[in-house]
Amino acid sequence: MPELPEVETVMRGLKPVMEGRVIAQAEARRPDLRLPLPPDFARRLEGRRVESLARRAKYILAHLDDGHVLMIHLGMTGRVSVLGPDGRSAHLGEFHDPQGPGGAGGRRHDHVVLTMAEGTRIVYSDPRRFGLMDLFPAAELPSHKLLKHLGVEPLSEALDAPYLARAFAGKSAPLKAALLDQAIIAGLGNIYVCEALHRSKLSPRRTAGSLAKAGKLSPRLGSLIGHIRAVLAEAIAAGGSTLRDYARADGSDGAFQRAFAVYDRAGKPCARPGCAGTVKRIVQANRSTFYCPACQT
DNA sequence: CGGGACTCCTGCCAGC
DNA sequence: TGCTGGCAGGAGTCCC
Repeated sequence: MPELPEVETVMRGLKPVMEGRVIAQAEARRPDLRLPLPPDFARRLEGRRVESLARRAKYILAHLDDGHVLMIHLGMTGRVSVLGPDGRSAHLGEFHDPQGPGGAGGRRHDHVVLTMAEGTRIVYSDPRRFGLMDLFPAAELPSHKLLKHLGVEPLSEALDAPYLARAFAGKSAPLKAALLDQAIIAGLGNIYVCEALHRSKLSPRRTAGSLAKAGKLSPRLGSLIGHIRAVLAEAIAAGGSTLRDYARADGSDGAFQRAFAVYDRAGKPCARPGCAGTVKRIVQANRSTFYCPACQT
C-alpha cells in the first residue's frame, strides 16, 4: 500500500475535484471491504458537500457539511482514480484508457464510485480489499477505533528525539518493527522504513532500545528522525512510489521508486558512495526487510 | 505486557 | 504453455 507519501499524493489529487463540491451520487458496489461499509453508506453521502480533505497517518479524511467524516484507507492495493465527465482521466494532457489497467470503467474491483455534481467520478478500487471506508460523526474522530491508537505524524514537530527515546526505551523489538508500529510513528510503511534506516546507517536488526539508553539522548535518534523526514518529503515531492497497484489520483505514476537505495534491491550493490556492500533481504515480523549489512550497523 | 506469528484477499511472476 | 508456490506499499488479533 500506499504509505504516507502515496496517501498524501492521492489526497492532494482529490482536493481540486472534491473540496467545496457536492457528491451528487454515491454507489457502493461491494460493501465487504476490510471492514463492512456502514449501513446506508452511499445514501448518506449523496447531497453532501465536502468541506475539506485531510490526511492522518495513512487515512484520508473528508469532512462533510453534515458534520460527518468520510474516512478512506487504501490497504495494500487500494487506489483512487479521478475520471472526468467524459470518462477519461482528469489528468491534463495524458490520455488514460478507462478500460485499461489503470482505468476505472466499471471493472471488477471498483468498489465505491462517487459522482460529483460536476460529473467528475471518483472511483475507489482495491483488489485485495484490505482497504476500508467509514462514515461517522466528526466528534468521534479522537475516539475512532482505528485512529485513537495512532502515534505522532512523522512530518510534525511532535516527532522529536525525546519522544522517540521514550517510545523506544527498553524495547527489545527490532528497530525495523518499532518504526513500522503505527502507535509510535503513524504513516511509515515497509519501503520508507527500509530507506530511512539505510540513510541513517542503522541496522534494522538492532533493538529499538539500543537507541534509547537510559538517561542519554543518542545523537543517532536525531539523525534517524532527520532521514525519516527527508525521505518522506522527497517521496511526496516525487508523487510517491509506483510499484504494482498504486497510482496517483490522476492515473499517472509516482517517481520515487527510481530513488530506492535498498528496497527491492536484494543482491544489488549498496547505493551508498564508497560502500562495497551488497543489499540483503531478510524477513522480520513476516515482512521483507532490505538493508546493507556493510554500512548499516 | 511485549513481541512475533497468523490472518484477511487477489494478482502476478519465477520456476519447474 | 500450465500449474504451483511465494510474495506483495497494511494492520488487527491471537497466543506464548
